[in-house]
Amino acid sequence: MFLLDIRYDPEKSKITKWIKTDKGCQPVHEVYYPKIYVGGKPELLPQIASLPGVKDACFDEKSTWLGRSPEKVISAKVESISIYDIASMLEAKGCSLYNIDLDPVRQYLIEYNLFPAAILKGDILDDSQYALDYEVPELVSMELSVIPGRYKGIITMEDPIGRIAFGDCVIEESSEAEMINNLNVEVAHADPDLILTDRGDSFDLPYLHHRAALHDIDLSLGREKDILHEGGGKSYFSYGRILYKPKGYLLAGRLHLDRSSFTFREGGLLGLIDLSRITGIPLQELSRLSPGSAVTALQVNQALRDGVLVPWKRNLAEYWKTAEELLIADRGALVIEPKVGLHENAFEVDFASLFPNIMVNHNISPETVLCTCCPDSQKRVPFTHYNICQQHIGLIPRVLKPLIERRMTYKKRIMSEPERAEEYEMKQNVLKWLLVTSFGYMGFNKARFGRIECHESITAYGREILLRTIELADGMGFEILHGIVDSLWVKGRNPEKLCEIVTKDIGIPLELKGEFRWIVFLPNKSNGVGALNRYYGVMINGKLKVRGIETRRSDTPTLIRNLQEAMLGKLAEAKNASEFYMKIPEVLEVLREYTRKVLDNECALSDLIFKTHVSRGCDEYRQFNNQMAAVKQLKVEGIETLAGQTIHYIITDHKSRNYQKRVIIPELADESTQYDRAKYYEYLLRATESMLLPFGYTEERLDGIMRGRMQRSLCGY
DNA sequence: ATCACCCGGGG
DNA sequence: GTGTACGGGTGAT
Repeated sequence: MFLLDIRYDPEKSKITKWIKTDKGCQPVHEVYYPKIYVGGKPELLPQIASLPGVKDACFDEKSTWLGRSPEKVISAKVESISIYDIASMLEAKGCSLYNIDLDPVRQYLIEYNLFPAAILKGDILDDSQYALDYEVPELVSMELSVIPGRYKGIITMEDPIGRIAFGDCVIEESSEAEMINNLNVEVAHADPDLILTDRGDSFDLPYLHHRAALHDIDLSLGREKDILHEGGGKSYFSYGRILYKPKGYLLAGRLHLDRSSFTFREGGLLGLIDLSRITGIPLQELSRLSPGSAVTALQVNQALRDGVLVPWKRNLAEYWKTAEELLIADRGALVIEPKVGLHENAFEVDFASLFPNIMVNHNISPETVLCTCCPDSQKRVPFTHYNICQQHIGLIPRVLKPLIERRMTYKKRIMSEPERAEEYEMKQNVLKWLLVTSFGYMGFNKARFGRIECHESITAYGREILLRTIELADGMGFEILHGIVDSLWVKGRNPEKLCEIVTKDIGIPLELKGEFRWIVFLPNKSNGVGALNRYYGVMINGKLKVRGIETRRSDTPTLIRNLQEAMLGKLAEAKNASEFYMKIPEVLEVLREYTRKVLDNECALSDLIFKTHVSRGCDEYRQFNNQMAAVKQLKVEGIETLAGQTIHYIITDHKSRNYQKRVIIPELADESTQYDRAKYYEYLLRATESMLLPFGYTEERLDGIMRGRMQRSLCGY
């Protein structure tokens, strides 16, 4: 028996476990009241016990913060629906509140020692949560996609369905109502455990629901009526950028997974199941969360198991610092300015999971950095000299250590069990993302167990480690070409020896990441100094590594990407520096051919599309630019764009101040659409300059060369 | 010159 | 149910 999914209905305070057996998948219902904790006012126990919505209240002994001894608190079982009312009321009375905004499903799982995707024997767990080898039963999975019946113009929810593809069957009836009814029948008949979509949350499922509602049909994609949450998607701030998250369409008793979601893409189904088991987050929710949320879940789980309560609305102030201390502490990771230009026989060496390893090796956690129990600790953070606890191992290291080990084991198995390499690759890859985000979360002011001083301490150790590595490399006669955070590019002999020596010295594995036949570090276009993350090179296995230039950017039109890739393809044939220089005329020939195509109107409009995320709504733009013109055009077509959504446009007249003339939405373009040839030509030159600037080819010079080669056709541009 | 706006990670 | 900080590019004002 397999715990496929577990859901909670806050209205009825009801847990539903979906258990898959040989005979099918059945729900098991159970009433469950989550527990909240109230600190600071023990005399309120009788009053709390009699509150409406409170099912039971008693005294308990719990730690109210990491590293603190247990103290007397009130524990209350409450109806989920009234948690926030009760909490607000008690907060107003001066109580401290804990475990308020925890997911009831995860509380339940921890309380009953269960986890998603667990194997059960009757009511008893027959599995182990952190096991590396575990059984996953055969799951029936089917693809679903809904294709609207319109092929021109902008598609909206108001367009009727054209056809529905479900597994191998294509539903293409005369009437839309029939198609939807037919889908219901097919789903019930096939009875899959998983329904996979491509962006189903943003389009297929909301569209299907909308169309079904128009015909008064109950769409039943789940094994029971779906719980659909009200409201649309949300814009949120992440990675310094506004993103749009559509509302999730979760099914009951069946898993709707969007294969284009981040976690699914990175880990596939098996990676997702692995992560779901260890985090306790059910698969459907997990597939829609960022790795940061998974990290938080692991931390919260560990805290709860340790008897530590999770404060509500936590707001730990930063300790007071002098201006000078701030200056020292705020310095981020170490950076060595790259040596601009072409280099032969260069090596890239990287530390594996540098920051997580620092946290584990140096016991960095909110309760251990600047702990009050060891003010005279021998263990001091470099540069800032913060004291680190010598008595207890912090929450963060205790969460990360097993995670690092789990990933290492999977990485080893890729080699030792090649027949299952793909599976282990996915599993280790998902864990990699947890490790990567575990650092950033430290500096996030809303992270539950984050603390800015931890963030500073980690970067301080990082600087020290990279400096030490440079010192060792220098001592071994290596020339340092470039260094950033956890990577170093060096020139010299025997990089394996360097890795070995540094790994031994630092205690964190330094790995040889790439051996380059040649590599070009690019300058900052505005001041000519080495740009930190703009380079391209060819490794000895013939593979290209490219960073920072147009082809790596998601908003770049296919035309420009094709141009750079064609030019890189020519350069990749060069085995060394002198061959590289000999390839430059061929690169210019590529540019010439693209120039001719652009100017002769031969480009397909689909190759000219810019894709960009808008950071604000239509009326909030302060500048008249391409995005604004595109958003305005969409609005005229009746389509509202929310911050974080993606828009597409083709430049038709870049100098125009008229939003209808400046760009065009691809769906509105037709045979008569004329793209802005001069502007796209300029982009061709610029993308070439991006690659060849160290060799003296500026945009102007390239323009001159092109004009020399094609006198007539360039007239007027 | 300064401000506004967008992108970036790995295999 | 959400990493920051910042470097880099381009374009508007």
